[in-house]
Amino acid sequence: MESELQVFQDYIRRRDLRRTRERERILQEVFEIHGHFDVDGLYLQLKQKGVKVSKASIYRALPLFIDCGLVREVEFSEGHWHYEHIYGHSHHNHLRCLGCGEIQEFENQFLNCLEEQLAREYGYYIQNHHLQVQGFCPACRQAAGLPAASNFLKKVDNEQ
Amino acid sequence: MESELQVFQDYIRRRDLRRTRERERILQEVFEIHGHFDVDGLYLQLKQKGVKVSKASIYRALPLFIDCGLVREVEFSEGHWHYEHIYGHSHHNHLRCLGCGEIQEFENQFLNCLEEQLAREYGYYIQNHHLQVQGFCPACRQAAGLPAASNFLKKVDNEQ
DNA sequence: GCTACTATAGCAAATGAATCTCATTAAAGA
DNA sequence: TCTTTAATGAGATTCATTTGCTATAGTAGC
Ligand SMILES: [Mn+2]
Ligand SMILES: [Mn+2]
Ligand SMILES: [Zn+2]
Ligand SMILES: [Zn+2]
Repeated sequence: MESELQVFQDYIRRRDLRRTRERERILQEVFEIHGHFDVDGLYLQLKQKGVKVSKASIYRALPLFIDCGLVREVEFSEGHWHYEHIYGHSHHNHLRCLGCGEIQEFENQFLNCLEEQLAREYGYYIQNHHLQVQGFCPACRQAAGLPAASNFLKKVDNEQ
Repeated sequence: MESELQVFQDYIRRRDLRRTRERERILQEVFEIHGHFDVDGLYLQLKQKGVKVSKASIYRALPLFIDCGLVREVEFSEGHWHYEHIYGHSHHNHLRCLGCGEIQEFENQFLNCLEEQLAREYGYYIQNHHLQVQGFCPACRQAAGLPAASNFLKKVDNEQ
């Protein structure tokens, strides 16, 4: 498989943009981050390593990475966007703990069924989806005295 | 069923806050809006009706409405949040057209299966989920020459 | 109703993520 | 090397949202 750098360079050529040290250094840093990141974190991480890039360059580079499919916006929280690199990763969604903030990544075949059904039912061409599930992880769940079930199941039980 | 006003007043009492004309007028306006809205739209709509409320009050009221389950954040786009009232509506997700911006609301039982599976697999207590599906509506799809299928199906077809 | 207490509204000022400006730098192609 | 022009960096700007301040209004007790 092509490296993310090659993907980016192909994109740069295709779009008639210029290869620059800054963009490629930012890209490298993005792919060294495991998990999610935000602009400020990325900036500080580069700074700590002695890399001199301005925030403006980061803000300008991210849309390019997103456009060529290397990075995606994950969520808007704490008043700003969070991102993750996605090249070489299978598509996944996020299960977030409302207690400790832990993020569990998961894949699920039900979403393919759902996409098919939406395409059939509404005549849409489905491009992608963005799903975030919220709940409490085993530790936080027990600390809060909640059962090991979904809110949905609990409701169904109550109705019986 | 209780009215949204009653739900809010109960909440106000529970939290030891004070009933005010402004909050209740904003709430009324929110429930007169069919579809999604943003702070600016809500503010202008009130202004046009001659209702004098400041934006600060709207910004301070919305978190209360959200906290008592009457309103939810729908999406962050165009640099700011969009909301919708949810009390008395069944839970739904959004299918958004990337061409014209049309939003189709849908419910789907696959998501219940998914929640159950996540609860079982990861031991989480699932509270809720937020799903947005993006694609092209029939009109925009045809204008763009796209097939009536999901990106996923297209990929599967290519691999065969 | 009157009073005391204090949460809230309104306004203006502050905040901060994201974008823009513009002088300077440096790719890329000849 | 030289020319052209896209990209960078630093600071200014924008604009949604938050916050501080003070007058006002909701509420409980009389
Ligand atoms: Mn992830
Ligand atoms: Mn909706
Ligand atoms: Zn947790
Ligand atoms: Zn459309």
